[in-house]
Amino acid sequence: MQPPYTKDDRNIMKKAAESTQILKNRFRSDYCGLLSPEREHGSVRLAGWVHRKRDHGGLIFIDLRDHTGLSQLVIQPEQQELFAIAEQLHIESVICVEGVVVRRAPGAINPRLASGEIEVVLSQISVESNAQTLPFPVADEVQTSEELRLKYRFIDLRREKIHENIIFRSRLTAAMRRYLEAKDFIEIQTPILTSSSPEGARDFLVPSRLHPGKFYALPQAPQQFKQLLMVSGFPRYFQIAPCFRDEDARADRSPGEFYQLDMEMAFIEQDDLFSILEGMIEHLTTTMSHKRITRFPFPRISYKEVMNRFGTDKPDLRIPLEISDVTPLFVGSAFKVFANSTVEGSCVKALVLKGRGNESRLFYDKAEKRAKELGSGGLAYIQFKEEGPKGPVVKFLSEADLSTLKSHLALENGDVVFFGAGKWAATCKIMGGMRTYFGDLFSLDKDELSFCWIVDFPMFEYNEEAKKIDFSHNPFSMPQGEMEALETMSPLDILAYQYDIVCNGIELSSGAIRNHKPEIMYKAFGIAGYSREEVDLRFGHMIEAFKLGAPPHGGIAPGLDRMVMILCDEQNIREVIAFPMNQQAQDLMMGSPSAVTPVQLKELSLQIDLPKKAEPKP
RNA sequence: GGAGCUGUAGCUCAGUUUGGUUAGAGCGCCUGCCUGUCACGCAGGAGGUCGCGGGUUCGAACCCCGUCAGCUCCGCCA
Repeated sequence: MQPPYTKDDRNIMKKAAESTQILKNRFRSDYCGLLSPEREHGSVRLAGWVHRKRDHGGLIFIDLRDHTGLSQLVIQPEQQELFAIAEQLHIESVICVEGVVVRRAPGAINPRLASGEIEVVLSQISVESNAQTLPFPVADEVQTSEELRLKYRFIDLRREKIHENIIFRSRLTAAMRRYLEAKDFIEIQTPILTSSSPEGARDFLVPSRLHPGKFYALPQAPQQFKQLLMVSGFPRYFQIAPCFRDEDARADRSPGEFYQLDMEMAFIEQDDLFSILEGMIEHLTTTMSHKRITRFPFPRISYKEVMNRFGTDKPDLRIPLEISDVTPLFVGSAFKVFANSTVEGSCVKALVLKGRGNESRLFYDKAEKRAKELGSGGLAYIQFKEEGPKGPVVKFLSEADLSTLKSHLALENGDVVFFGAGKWAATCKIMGGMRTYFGDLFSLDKDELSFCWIVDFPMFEYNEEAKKIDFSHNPFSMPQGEMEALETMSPLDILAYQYDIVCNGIELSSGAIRNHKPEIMYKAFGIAGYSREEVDLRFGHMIEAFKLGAPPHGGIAPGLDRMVMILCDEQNIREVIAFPMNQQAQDLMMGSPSAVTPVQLKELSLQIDLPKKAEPKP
């Protein structure tokens, strides 16, 4: 078993290097970060970048950096030629050197350096690349603007933290492959140029030269291919799959493209999938990190319950707060705003903060501002103080209301309770947003991984705009209760074998047990308003496949970038991607997207029709 | 599509609240000195369209309007 990866000792580069046999050639015989007193008196060749230089006039020290770490080089003035070269060296130049490893004098040992007990006295130096002044420093890891970092990504990637992140990502994917192959998973590549799918996110389109006017689409996920592989008789499939969705970026969402650990298995049920994935995550966590999984097996929470208790389908379970339903307490209340939310489809929710009843007015005002940003009209709250309840809505509540509330929520003096009222889904969402907002009041353990499964998603939902019933997730998910449920239950009550896996407030993946029975599929699409003919037209190839011998199957596709993010303690997904795009989906280094030549357009039978710019205001 | 924050030297930032002399600091860069540093030290120097455009004013980094860029959030992401 590999030793646990800890961020504190920052030695992942060293470990990565140790697992590789060094290629000894004219450039190097050793790695900088791995040199130790064992090599004393040894003649070595090193190659790397000038990390720092300390020129004492009569003596020059160079910290040489390669991907394993640093070695201190010493150039003595007797070596006149060497000395002249070293004097002129710029930071971040690439040099190859020869020298002898010597033990440092006891007072000169640097305990902060892995190779700090030794140094290399140079006998030769050759400058492979003399670097000009860099746009930002590599050695001093000071915050630099995102724009510069992205424009000069190749320099940013020299910096220790992000360099380690990229190496960690490589090791993680390698560990995934080893684990899954040992579990009889087969890695299969699926097409990148495929066809546009009618559901889901916006597609990226690629014009076809051979078929003017027609387009390929980049896959949003290999969803249909992996299901077809099950029909082909491969028992377990996986792929580290690029996925393309033309949607706007977030801190945990790379614009345009991202990677999933895409998996699918035949002849399994939901519980089988859960235990397989839990096994893999447990293995990866214990072998690749020093983080702890809070509960194992992962807790399972139904969609309805998670919305009621946490106000989101991706809760951070480390936050010690839960939302309470207080709807029944306000039936017939004199406070009309709350009383009016006690009808079917609406609710009154409460969120208690213990011991925060005596904060400054600013505390509550800022909370209300956040609630309004989340779409709430306001944020009612009651501070329970020694001298009695206080807050903007107290005057609307009777003594009886207040005392029922106090006992129902086990409130004590010094506490504060926040309220949300209105339509169920919107109220849950706002209160969930407030729960996350107040989560900042607690110091959450970054080394705790609080995984959970969200299960029992509804199969259908009511689309208010279109005034019709829609699939709430993947139309290919199997309804719980199969055909009987579709035929006998009210559509909005039908649940699906559809699940999400969530960790610390980040959705890692959705997955489902698929619907492999054509008749159930026609019926499900029928409820969503699609005729048999329309289904055949849009998903004919899938239905056809399922008519020709399809096993029960299901899968999941955890987001790779997000997994790396969590394990590397990064708040932004760009920190775990070698060459990310900016928020506007541009690559500032490559300059993409970019214009193409008229010749290229003509070959593709395309014409550009730019939108007219809005007239500038006078 | 909408909201917020940010933009001053190569880099990180102060200065903007209350408009007023030649816009500062640290790091980096250049020159000189320095034989045990490890964020080496010391002395000197260069380096600025205060994101851009317009306005108010005797006078704008500072106030107003517009605009551009980066980030964060909402919408969006089956």
